[in-house]
Order: sequence, then C-alpha cells, then structure tokens
Amino acid sequence: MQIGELARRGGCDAETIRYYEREGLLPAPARTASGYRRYEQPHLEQLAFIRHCRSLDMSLADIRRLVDYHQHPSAAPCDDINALLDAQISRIHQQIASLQRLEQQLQTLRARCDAPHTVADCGILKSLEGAASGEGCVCHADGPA
Amino acid sequence: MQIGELARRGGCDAETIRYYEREGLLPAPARTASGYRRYEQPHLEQLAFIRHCRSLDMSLADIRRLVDYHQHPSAAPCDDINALLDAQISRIHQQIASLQRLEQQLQTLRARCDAPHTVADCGILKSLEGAASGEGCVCHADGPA
DNA sequence: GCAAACCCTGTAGTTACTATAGGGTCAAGA
DNA sequence: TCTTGACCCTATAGTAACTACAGGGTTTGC
Ligand SMILES: [Zn+2]
Ligand SMILES: [Zn+2]
Ligand SMILES: [Zn+2]
Ligand SMILES: [Zn+2]
Repeated sequence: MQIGELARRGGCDAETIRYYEREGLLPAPARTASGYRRYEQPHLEQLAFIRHCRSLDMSLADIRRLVDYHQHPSAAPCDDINALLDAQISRIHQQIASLQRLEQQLQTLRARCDAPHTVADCGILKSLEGAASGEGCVCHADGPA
Repeated sequence: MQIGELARRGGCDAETIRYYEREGLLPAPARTASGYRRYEQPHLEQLAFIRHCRSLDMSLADIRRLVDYHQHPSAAPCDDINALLDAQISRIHQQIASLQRLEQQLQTLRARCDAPHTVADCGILKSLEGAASGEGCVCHADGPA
C-alpha cells in the first residue's frame, strides 16, 4: 500500500508517517521505480503500535525503546518496561495534581468579578495588579503552586 | 537596575526577559551608553504581572491582552476578561479529565506485569503488541480516549 | 593589567508534529 | 492525446515558551 492508505488505516497523516521514518521509529520501506513508498502489513502493525503508545501520551523516545524491545525481544528482565510505565504514571499523576491546584486558583480569581462592571473596575484585573505590586494575591493564598 | 537584578527579583532568567521584550510583552527599556538595559520599578511590576499570569498557565497571547487592559484601563465592560478566565478554566478542566482517563489506562496496562519475568514474556509488551495487531487492548477497553 | 562577573546580539535547539512551496507520477475521462 | 485530479516526493519553516550556546563587549575590584 502507499503512504496515503497507511495513513488512513493508521489514523494519522502521511506527513506524520514520513516524520516517524525520519526519526527512526518506522523503518524506511521499499520504493517503487518512481520513488513512492511501498508499505506492507508489518508496517501497519508497527505504526499502530506507535499510535497506540502515543494515545497513552508516551514520548517518542520512550516509544522508540518499546519498539526496540518489541523487535528484539530479549531474555533480560522487564524492569525497564515497568520503570518506563511507572515514570509515565507518576508524571501524569503530578500533572493532575498541579492542574487541580491551578483550577482552584483560577476559580478564586474568577470569583473576584461577580457583577458586570467596567474593565477599569474589574476585580480580576485589580487582583492581578495587586499581586504584581507585591500585595499578595487571592489565587496563591496557600503558597505558590 | 540591570537585567540580571530584574531577573532575580522577578524570579526568571535574563534570557526570558529579553524574550518578553522581543515578543512585545515588556517595553524596551532605556539603555546605558554601552547598551546595557536599564530597568525601573514599573518594569519589575509588569514583569511580576506577567510571571504571575504565567504561574496560572495563561498563554502569552492572553497575557498580552491583560497587559493591554492593565495599561489602558477602559470604561468598556469586563466581559472579555471573564471570558478569558472562563476559557482558561474550562481548558484546565478538560485537561484534568483527559489525564485522569490516561492514568487509568496506564494503570490497567501496568497491571499486566505483576511478576518478574523476561522482556520477551512481559504482559505489558504483549498487550501493546496485541493492540497493534488489532486485538483490542486492555487499556482502551472503554473506548479510545 | 587582568580576571570575574556582568552585559550584548543572533542563532539554534526543544516536542511532535503541521503546513507550506515547488515540484513529479499515475489513472481515467474527453 | 491531452488534461484533470488525486496522489506522491523533498526540503524548509512554523508552532509555544522558552533555553542554550557562540562570540563578542563592559565594568569592577585587586
Ligand atoms: Zn470584572
Ligand atoms: Zn496568585
Ligand atoms: Zn513485565
Ligand atoms: Zn489501549
């Protein structure tokens, strides 16, 4: 199949596939006489592997390592794979915590403007200005995030 | 004060300040005869304003709009400011939801490797491989994220 | 008169793509 | 046969918000 069909079946853009090839995540396929890329079933599976990992928000560097394990399955213990997953989970966990603090801070700030009024008089802007001149802001009352 | 002191007091790097100047978020300050930037108190306050907004994860584009309101307070209603905050809050909210789904998916995948074994035999890698060949993965059992 | 600690500009790198520009190829219809 | 449209190719630049040089000049103190 050519790159367009692989892209459709893999649920991504053809540019993305060329990018993965440049980055060494997908092997360079055979070419037709006119230079078109020719893909086979294994390419689709490897692309699906990559896209699935991406849907888990893994970095291309991490995916590269998993692809390597996938292509050269070794008798070594799988500690590396576990560590990779654990790091990913912990990163996500921290991001969630940080975003939850952030949302609370934004809600507090948002609450400073409850009635309709002018920009010059807006409690949100006033809070931000106060914080800038060192007055201590409403949103970061419990220590900066 | 020179850029280094402003950076220390503003809690960021001197490069960041030059970047803000290039981006039009901070006004170009006066220069000494030898070309060094000379900052005054108002610059520090504007930098603090920007950094505070950044700590709320606002985009530089949004901050630029707030800085404009701050510098030219108008008699117009503050709907824009409210909309900006609301959009920010909703964005964060969606990110949290998406990351929570993600964490669940990663935990499910992680649970496929409970005992120590070899890479060739690892349940995590096997799950990822199965998903790539269309078998339906453990992690996205409840529909893709 | 020299070294350390500043400062300057300009450019390139980061992540995972996305979007052009400027071409070549191929199959089908007029 | 010519042309139209859908496909493909490479190479380059753009995204967000910085960060990190390279390769200089300046200022301060000893
Ligand atoms: Zn208001
Ligand atoms: Zn605050
Ligand atoms: Zn395992
Ligand atoms: Zn899955």
